[in-house]
Amino acid sequence: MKQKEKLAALIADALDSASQAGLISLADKPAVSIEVPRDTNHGDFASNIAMVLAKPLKMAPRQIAQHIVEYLTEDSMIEKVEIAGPGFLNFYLRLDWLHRVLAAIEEQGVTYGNSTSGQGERVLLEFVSANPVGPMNVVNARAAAIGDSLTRIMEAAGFVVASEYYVNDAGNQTQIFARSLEARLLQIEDPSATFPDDGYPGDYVTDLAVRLHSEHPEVVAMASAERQEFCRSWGIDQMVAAQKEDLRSFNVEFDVWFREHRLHQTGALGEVMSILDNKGLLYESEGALWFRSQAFGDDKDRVIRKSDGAYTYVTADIAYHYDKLKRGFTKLIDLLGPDHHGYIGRMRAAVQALGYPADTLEVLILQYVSLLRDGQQVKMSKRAGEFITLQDVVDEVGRDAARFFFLMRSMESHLDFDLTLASEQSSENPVFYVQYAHARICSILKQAEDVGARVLPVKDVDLSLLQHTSEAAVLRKLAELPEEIAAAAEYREPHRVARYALDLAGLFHAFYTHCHVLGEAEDLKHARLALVNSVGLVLRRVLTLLGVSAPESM
RNA sequence: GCGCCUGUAGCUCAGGGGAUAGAGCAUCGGACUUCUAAUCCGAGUGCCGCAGGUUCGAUUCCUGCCAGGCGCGCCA
Repeated sequence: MKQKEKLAALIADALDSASQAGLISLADKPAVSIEVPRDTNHGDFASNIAMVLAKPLKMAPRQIAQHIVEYLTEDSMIEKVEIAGPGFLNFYLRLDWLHRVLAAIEEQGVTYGNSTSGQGERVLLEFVSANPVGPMNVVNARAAAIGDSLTRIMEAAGFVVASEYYVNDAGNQTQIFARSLEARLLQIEDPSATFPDDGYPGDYVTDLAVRLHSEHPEVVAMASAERQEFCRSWGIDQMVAAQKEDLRSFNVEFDVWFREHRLHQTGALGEVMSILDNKGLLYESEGALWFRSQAFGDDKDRVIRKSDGAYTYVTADIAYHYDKLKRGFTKLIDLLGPDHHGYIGRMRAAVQALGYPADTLEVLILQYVSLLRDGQQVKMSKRAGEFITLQDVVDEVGRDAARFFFLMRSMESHLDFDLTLASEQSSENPVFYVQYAHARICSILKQAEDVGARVLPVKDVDLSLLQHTSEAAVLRKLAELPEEIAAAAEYREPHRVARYALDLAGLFHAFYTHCHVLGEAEDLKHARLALVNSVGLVLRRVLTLLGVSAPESM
């Protein structure tokens, strides 16, 4: 944000001058922070620098502030400066700094809000990665919404991000899945065929079996081992395809779908094991091979190869993360469910053991979702194969509402998701509040066009006519977008963007009721059209970052 | 026992060291002969879980405790 930097520089200069004049004795240059006050009565920007310096300078904050103001060089941007409260410096800017925001938006278009704060760092963001042996649940849905938006937001903030889905298609559970599918297949011809005790009970397995039976009738007659392998391979492919489809309908697409079995095929597990072994980080005990992960801060050492000779999932995960690192990513972000928090220590250890800094791996844990319907918690039983899936949620409340609800809250909050509220097409639903603002804007612009009132280039518009407080409030909000996106990216907090969308929509609605556009005098009309047009563009921008549609009419 | 998350208005949640702690919903009262009332304007509401500590200043950072959710496998 240019204004902030400029004000910080002005203050730093003033401190220098005051120091040279002998009024204060400054050892080294302090970091000057500028913030936007919560209360607009406190100016456009404020600094707490005088309070921060009170201690080192052994001087009253307000006195320091007084010296700063005395030595502050005149700047055309500043209307006035006040010393307030315990020693805040409140800056009131001339209104035209806000008007310049519209020029910036016009110039940058859909890239307005972008920044370079990510400095082109190459990030791999892995999320969802649900097992391909069952439908995705609501936590997967939450992860999908958050991961996808975070990808978009970080890209806007100058990171180079690849999104990736890790398919666990090599584990134990794929065998259980294969046997379940096989049993359902055999039951079609022989209802008395047995179903495994630990099999997956869901209807989706039966549905798959019916399809398998009609598409590949020859499978039933295969030898058992061959038949089971067919069920495994075909079934997993179908599940992955279905997951892709479900996610696409949720407006989530991944750059890469990474199959675990590839790691096994290419010998990647053996490769990481020899790396660890060469560093003396493996040892045998009780017939198993262990990774000395405690040496890197993990709670306990981890089994790498079981006593029966099979690898554990950890081994594949280490190989997977090594693969990511070898692809040149300097930051690996794993977005995981709360049941995986114990996994952080061992993967951090692995990354370090492989010779990379511990903070190369960043694990984001999102918390559970409680589904409510009519205020009552929805009961689910995974064992009985009865639970609400990602697709159920999308079907019931719609893609936009579902995404917005997941994105409104910070990921570490235990989310109460009220299906009744989210599916209501009413004022109670926040997603409509934002979309409605956009629809109103489109309506104005369309009617303006109908009467031949075009949105003019801002250089041809007298923006100084935008004097109303509701106009200034909207402009202020528009000006905040770049740092809002940068902060959401830096802290990995997409909910900031959802909040921003709600704030901007609210300020626009207020403007809408207080200020008319069409039917005003020509100059004012064009000034307001420029404002309205910019808000529309920014709303579209933030809704896109959230993966929510921006309807032109509602 | 160890670990992760949470505790802020009646409810759902913001608030990443600052000024009088905010928003939506719910409640109550207003505003459509002019661009969409899915909107706006106004009103009340708080030992910020408890107790210490750091700081000029703590809802925010640290420690302990209490309460709730979840996890701690040679499963993935």
